[in-house]
Amino acid sequence: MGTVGNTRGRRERLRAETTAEIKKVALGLMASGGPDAITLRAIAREMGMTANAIYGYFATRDDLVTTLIDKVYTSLADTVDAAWGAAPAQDPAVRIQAWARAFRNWALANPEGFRLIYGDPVPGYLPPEGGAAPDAAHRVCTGIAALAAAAWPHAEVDYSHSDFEWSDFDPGLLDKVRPAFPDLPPAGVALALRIWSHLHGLVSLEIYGHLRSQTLSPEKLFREELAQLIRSLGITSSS
Amino acid sequence: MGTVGNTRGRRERLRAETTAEIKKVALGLMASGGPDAITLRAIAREMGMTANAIYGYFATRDDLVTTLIDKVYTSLADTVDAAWGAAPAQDPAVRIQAWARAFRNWALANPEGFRLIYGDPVPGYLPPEGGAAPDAAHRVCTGIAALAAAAWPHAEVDYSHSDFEWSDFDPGLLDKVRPAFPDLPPAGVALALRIWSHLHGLVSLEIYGHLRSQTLSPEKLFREELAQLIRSLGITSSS
DNA sequence: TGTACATCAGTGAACGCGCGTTCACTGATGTAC
DNA sequence: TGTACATCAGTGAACGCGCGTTCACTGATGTAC
Repeated sequence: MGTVGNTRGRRERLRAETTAEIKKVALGLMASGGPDAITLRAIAREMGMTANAIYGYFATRDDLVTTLIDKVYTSLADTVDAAWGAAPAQDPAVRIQAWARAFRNWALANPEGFRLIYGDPVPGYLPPEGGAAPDAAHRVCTGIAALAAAAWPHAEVDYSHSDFEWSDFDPGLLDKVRPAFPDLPPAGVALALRIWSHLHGLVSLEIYGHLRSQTLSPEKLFREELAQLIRSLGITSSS
Repeated sequence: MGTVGNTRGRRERLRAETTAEIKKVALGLMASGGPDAITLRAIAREMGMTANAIYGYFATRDDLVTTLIDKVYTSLADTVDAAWGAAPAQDPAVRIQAWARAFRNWALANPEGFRLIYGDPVPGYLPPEGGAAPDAAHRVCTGIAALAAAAWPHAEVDYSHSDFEWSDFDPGLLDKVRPAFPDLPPAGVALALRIWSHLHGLVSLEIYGHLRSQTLSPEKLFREELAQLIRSLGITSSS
């Protein structure tokens, strides 16, 4: 069984390598040509194969795109979760900064991925029937809630006049957030969405190039914006 | 000459109407099918013509797209400029709120336009050689600078520790902003970009549907975010 | 170790589609005398 | 008012292209005895 396992393993390894290369090439194509550059024929061309060879790895083009989206979401979730976990739990300001910087750095390193999950959809792409967002998308979502939960005890005073109620939010979102953060009131969930919109907005402008035509140092802008955000939460950074 | 003018005018009017309908249909197609739905053939199909009839009105597909982008930018600039002009000049908080609400309402009423100018480009579209953004884009840009200029006298204290310099910004941007708002220091321009990123981020999330899966009342979120933004500028709203 | 067989990654030709664009044209509308 | 001519919006067929996908196939790699 040893050699059998080895040889079979070799085939499987080759297969896995080719699968990985298809994904890599697809993301590379998207990086240079936008979402509509993800075509089976272009991928095959790049890899020196025929287009239909890809059908040995993915049943259909949409299958490939679905896999790409999942892969990209997972990469993002892993990155921000790791940054969050590595920051000291007792200092919410540092933790939030770490999360935000990880988010921006990931987006800058993977602009094509950012566009794939947050921008216009790939032309003609229909998500699978199940319809549910990938698990990793929920992880990102929970991560944002964690930001708000960390900030909330420090920010509560400023936001006490908020008139948000549970009914203002998507039940599916609350099903995930409330059990994980039982102390977070409706205004806290709203805070999470607002933190998210700050970070997403700034990064999105930068990725789509609308910022680069105006400032030469988006890094500095992000730093000050982040400091201002944390200040407005009522918590002070110790870094 | 009277009747001659009339008949000639009739032809011109028909021509203008058809031109307008082409643009309208193109934006409608984009609204339902995304940027890649803007095809000459689809427009012609919708209008009951042949595709090449459109060549009587636009030299090329990219010409049409360029015209659309310009039209959309102008519509946005007109809307926000009007809202700004209609608000009392002596109350910066109200003015900024008016501008921001006008921006969001315009985006909600013209989501396809928003995507056209701020999202992924139309597949295969190459902007004209001149390369310059449409004039109306500069108007929007100047409008944002006006927001910051209105807020700046009230906010200066909070931002005095900013370390932005003129060299941090695009010279082309400064050529427009500095003459118009000579009292605005570098940190004020940075403030403009930050206000812009707040508003753009929130509206962008909403338009692209990433918000609707989380909150059922984006309107309320926008209202509170706006109040918080104005509060953080150090100016109080009298509305 | 050697041979017959199974697996399976990739080929190459073909399909039907929608696209932008070109071309020679038709036929109704308006113009000049 | 009537007729000959000019204008010009729109037609219909055709082009070459890249796309996703299907099909019958080939040939190298690995397996069983």
